[in-house]
Amino acid sequence: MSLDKKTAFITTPIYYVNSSPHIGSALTTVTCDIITRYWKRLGKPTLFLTGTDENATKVIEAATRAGEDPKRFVDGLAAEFQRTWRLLHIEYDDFIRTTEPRHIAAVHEVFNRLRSSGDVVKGLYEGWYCVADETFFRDSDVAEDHCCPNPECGKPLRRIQEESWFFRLSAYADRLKQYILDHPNFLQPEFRRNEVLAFIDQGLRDMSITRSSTGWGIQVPDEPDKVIYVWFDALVNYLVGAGWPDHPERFAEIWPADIHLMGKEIFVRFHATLWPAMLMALGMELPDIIYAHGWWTIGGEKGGKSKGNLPHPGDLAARIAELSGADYEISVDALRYLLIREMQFGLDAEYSETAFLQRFNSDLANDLGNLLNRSVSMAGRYLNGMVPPPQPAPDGYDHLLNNAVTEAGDALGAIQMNTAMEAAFRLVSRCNKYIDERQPWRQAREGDDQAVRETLYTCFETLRVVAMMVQPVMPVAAQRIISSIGLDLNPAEVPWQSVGKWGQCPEKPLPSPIPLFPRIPANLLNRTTENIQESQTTNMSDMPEPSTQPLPAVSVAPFPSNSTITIEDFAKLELRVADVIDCKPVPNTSKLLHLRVKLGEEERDILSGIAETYTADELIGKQVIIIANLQPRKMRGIESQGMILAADMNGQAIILVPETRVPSGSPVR
RNA sequence: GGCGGAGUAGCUCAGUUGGUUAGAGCAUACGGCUCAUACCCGUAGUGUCGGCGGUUCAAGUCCGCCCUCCGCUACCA
Repeated sequence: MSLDKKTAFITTPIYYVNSSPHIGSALTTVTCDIITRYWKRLGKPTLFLTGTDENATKVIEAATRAGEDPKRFVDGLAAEFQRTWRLLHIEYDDFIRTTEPRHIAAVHEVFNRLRSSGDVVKGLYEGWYCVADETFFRDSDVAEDHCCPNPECGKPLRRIQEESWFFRLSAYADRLKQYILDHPNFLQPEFRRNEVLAFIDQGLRDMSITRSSTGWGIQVPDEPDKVIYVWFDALVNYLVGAGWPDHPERFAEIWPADIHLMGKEIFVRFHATLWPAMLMALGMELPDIIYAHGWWTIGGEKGGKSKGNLPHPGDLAARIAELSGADYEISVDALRYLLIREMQFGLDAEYSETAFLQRFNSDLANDLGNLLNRSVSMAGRYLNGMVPPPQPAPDGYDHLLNNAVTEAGDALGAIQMNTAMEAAFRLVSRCNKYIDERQPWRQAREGDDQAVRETLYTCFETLRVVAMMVQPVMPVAAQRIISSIGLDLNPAEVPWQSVGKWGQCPEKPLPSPIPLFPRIPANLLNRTTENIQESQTTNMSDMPEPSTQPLPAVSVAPFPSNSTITIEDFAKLELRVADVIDCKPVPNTSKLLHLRVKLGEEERDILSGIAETYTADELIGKQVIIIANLQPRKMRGIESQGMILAADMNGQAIILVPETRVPSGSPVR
């Protein structure tokens, strides 16, 4: 590993500035922060890079809607990300914005180099294009309505024919595959690695990396009418953060990255495929580890951005503070702990405020906080408020501590924060049990001062070690624990390797104890925001007509737009009511139904991709609305002679039917 | 449909190369303690380890088939 020779370099993705940060992005950033803090404890020079992705053309749209100048708009959002990260005790070293000159210059350099090397070539693109998503679609990807296939977008596509620059991704497929096979830890977790291999096997196509300029984004060198595709631009930030291309000596010290960490949605296509191929084309080393973590889900669905159903981390920390009475800084640390503790890293996890709060009580308040409190309090009562001078370790106890430190360190090195915290909290439990076994209150009553000193010294040693272990996750709380046991040092500066050694708590007077993580009262635990929501939904489902439940609205482009059509355009459509007289699934497909419909006297075959919403049987006898004059299209060997209209609800097709039965073949206008 | 993953105590999950009575945490019940944040400690658990069949002295662990869920991918006129 390059870890021993150079600056350890870790990155978050640059966040897309279309909404505020939520606990999903917080998970990525907090994890990077934890690993960085751990590296620092190992004495490594580190570079932790995060930032914002600001060049998407969607930005203009969002800015316009917000009635703002695009530049000011992104300034505001970038500032909000920075504010949030500071709030969460994130110590990033560099925050890159893709609108900065250093980034733009580097992107130009990449583009020019690859153009000279023949990895970027000019070509002609003809097909469908979604402006909002900056994405091209093949004919086969596009429905007859010519709307964006992305269910969260759905805006009308534009038929374009234009000159574009292409990155020769296909040329790197074999090399990339071989590299992945040769480097088993390169892509993680392993099941994602397999997805990438499958993706490559299926064939990589050259990627169009320029777009017609809309006045926002990074211009193609020498071609002011074009801008560089936002992903091709964004990934370069990792090089820029490492000092490329202007500071080669710095770059040599930092590159390659040790860890790129990101959510799974941008792993396969971009970080695990396009990015390594770009680096190969540039003749650069590939990062050590590219790691995709899972999502916070809500009811099994992805939470976050567009849905806006995941809390802002600042709000969640405030909620913890409010319910527990802990101060805000400590609540933030608690949130950091809960984020990594409530998730099996790499997999999705169901977000539950109740689960977070319960774990706050059980781990932080009852176990760790109370251990600190009872230890200090007993020292106050039995030892005149002093940490006793170092005492010998109980049998095997020092090894217990030392082994836990090693285990946690190994875990943090392997991006297993969860395991690391388990090791720390095992010590907490062990110590609570130890107190019970020794019963220092009885030792004191019996006047066995030496036994009391031994017992409590062991508690303080445990607390010291635990504080040192949790410091990467909870830096403020760790400092607070250390101060509470009379130590005058900064845990961030204590080398990890030295932590496990027994006997590092000198005799010191103790401040009077204040609960570090105050317990959340049980009655408040039941009154979480989601429980309130749940009871509301319950009431709603009791109502006779559940269909009256309000559904979240789908965003629609502002009305008078350049995609409006004339009444003559509309007249070209021949919409008819048809009776479904037969229907069966198309073999070997999961979405296709084969309908036989009656249209006046005529019968037709229609294929429709609605099998995920409807069974064949339930459609028979229904009336549907079809486009009758659509060009026939053959699929799976069957000619589809029309198209059924359906509402698109998050990708689910809900068919449109006449309000009352009408004669078969009736026109629709 | 193809490829991959998962199905273990009420919940979240561990279970190395097959080996004794299948584990942890949380939640529950009972007991103990009283230093402490009504905390902590102990005890008790319940499990057809998704189903069926097979290999083996021995299978949660290997093989085959099936069911359910998830991911990637194809299909969506």
